[in-house]
Parts: sequence; C-alpha cells; structure tokens
Amino acid sequence: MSSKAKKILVIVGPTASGKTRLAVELAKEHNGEVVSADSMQIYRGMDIGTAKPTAEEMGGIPHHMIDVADPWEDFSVARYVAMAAACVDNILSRGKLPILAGGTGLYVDSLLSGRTFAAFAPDSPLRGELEAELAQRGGEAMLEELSKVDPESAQRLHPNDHKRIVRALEVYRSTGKTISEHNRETRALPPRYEAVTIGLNFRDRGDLWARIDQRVDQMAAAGLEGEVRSLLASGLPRTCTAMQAIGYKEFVAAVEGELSWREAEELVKLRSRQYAKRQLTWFKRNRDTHWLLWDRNPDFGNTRRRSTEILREFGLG
RNA sequence: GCCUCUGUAGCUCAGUUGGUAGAGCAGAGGACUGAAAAUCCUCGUGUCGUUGGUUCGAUUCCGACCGGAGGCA
Repeated sequence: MSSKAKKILVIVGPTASGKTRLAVELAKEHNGEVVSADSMQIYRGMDIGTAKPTAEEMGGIPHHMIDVADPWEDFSVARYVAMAAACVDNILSRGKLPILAGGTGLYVDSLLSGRTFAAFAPDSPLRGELEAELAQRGGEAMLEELSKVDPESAQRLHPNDHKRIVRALEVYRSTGKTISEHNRETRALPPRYEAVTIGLNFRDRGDLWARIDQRVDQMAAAGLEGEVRSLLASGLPRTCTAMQAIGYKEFVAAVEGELSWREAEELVKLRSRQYAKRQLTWFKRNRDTHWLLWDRNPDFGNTRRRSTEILREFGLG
C-alpha cells in the first residue's frame, strides 16, 4: 500500500437530488468511474424502486457496488467497506478517478474513515438471543447490564434504542472488547482516502419534495408493482433487509391488500421525504462538504463547472 | 321547512362538572461505527365556527346565525 494520498471525489445528497447524473457527467469529464454508496442498489433485481441507474444513464461509465448481492442475503457496512475499498483501490491503480456517489451516509463515512470492523461472524445466534432477552427484560435492564462492562455506551444509549443496545452487548460478548473501546480505536485510525465532498441539495425544500413525488410517480409508471410481485414470487421473505426498502415494503402491503395502491404510493412519497430529511441531517454534519444548491430546475452545466473548480482546488481534474 | 348530531393545532380527534386546552399523525431539529431506505431522541398558543346573553370570569351554560353530516316531511 503506497503512502501517497489516495484522492477521490465524493458526491452526497438526499434522494432525488441528482447525484447519479452529476457523477456520470463528472466521470466523463475527469476520466472517472463511479462507486455507488447505496445500501439498496447493491441488491440484484431491485431496480425501479431503488432508482438504480439504467445502462443509458450510466452513459458507458463503469459503475461499481451495484448488483453485488441477492436480496435475501444479509449485507452489512463491513461487507460494503471491504468490497468498495477494493473497487476504489483498483480504480486508482489504473490511474482513474474514483467517484463515490450515494445517499447512505454510514457507508460513505465508513469507507472514507479507514474504520475497521471486529472479526466475528455476524450471523451467530447471539443477536437473536440478545433480542429475545431484551424483549423479555426491557431496555432499562439491558442497559444496566451493559453499564457493568461499558458504562460509557450505556450512558450514551437511550433505553428505547434496542438495536444499538443489542449491538453493544453483541460486540462485547463476541469479542470481549466493548464497543466504546472499539470505536475509540477506529476513530484514531488514519482515513483510508483523501476526499473532496460535494453535497447536492435544493435551495427550497419544497422543490426537493416535488422531485421526490415526481420520481415516485415515475417508479409506479415504470412498473414497480411488477418488480415487487416477481420478488415475492421468487420466495423472498418479506422480513429481509432488502424488503425494508422504501417503495418495496409499501408495495408489498398493497399486493397483500393491506393498502390501496393509491395509499401505498402516498406512503412511499411520505417516507421518502422523511428519509431525505434524515440523510440531510447526516450529511450536514460534515463541515468540509462543498454544497451546491439547485434552484427549482437543476442546472447541470453550471454545477459541473463549479464541481470542476472544486476538484482543481483539491489538486484533481 | 322541522328534528338530531357536529364545528377545538396542518389532519384525525380527546378534554375542560365554567378559571383560555392535549394526544396520535404530519412538520421541524438532532443522533447514528457489522440491519442504516433501518433504528432512536427532542419540540404542541391554537381568534376552542361567528355573534349576542348569563356570570367576577365562557372554549365550556343559553340564544341566534354560518358551515358540515344524518333523519323526518
């Protein structure tokens, strides 16, 4: 591994903010390849509802980390980082510019930070046991138990945050190390890449919402119902991670008659707006992001020029 | 036309035996280290339809009017 800084471009932003298109345009201009950072586009067979770029939208630019898992598989950040880092390194080794583009903040940050993950099998029965224990004893009791070994985490976590309580106990019981220790160690690691980050968003939130609504309408028109039906027909369990995706879980409910199609579509729009807000909360945390804000109608020409300036300042392009 | 019910936060509704009101959802903000499109936390003043009356005091009681739903002619 070379000590030379590995420079990459990162494009983040809420859903429907234009990341995919900007990434492709910049890849063409700067000899780049796109690495997706999207927790749902990794799944094969989930195309319409995840707004996966079509061959036409890719415009001949290689895209990585799309269609790398089957929907019934358990995926994870750890797996993402391992695979995505290999892609990025490979692109760099060929002298091209890696463009990391996606809306899953945890994946983006984990890849860039150099974070490592404890070596243990995530599919051990431990998690299920802990969940059962928590369901029986309650969050307070489990937090109290956690506080015996890891008071720091116990204090940080809310009794209702079951997922993270289980996770903290899981890490401790399977590695003998507390999650606080683990986090402290990984935070001290040097970043894996030197990144310039461009953030895409609309100046007026109402415009983003209109874009989201429009996109959901397009997904429905493009046949999301058929996609969901064939996933269900393949025997995919509806409790798997992939079926938690916005657009899929609501359409599954419609297929099963729990919601009308109209209600399902409205719910997808609502959940997408709420998701976009959470994404913004995450991305705003990075103070180094260069935000480029759209007016109602995105002007890609102008944004491409400004992106190129940002890349130059960073020593790329 | 008459009778009954109804009008409270953006929406659906509680409630105040008269002392100006609170939930869920929506919305806003935040968190986030192996499920992350997941998960979790915080935030509730609004002419209590309008207008008269009774009262120290009315969103609450009474009347009229306006809007909505239903019933009878």
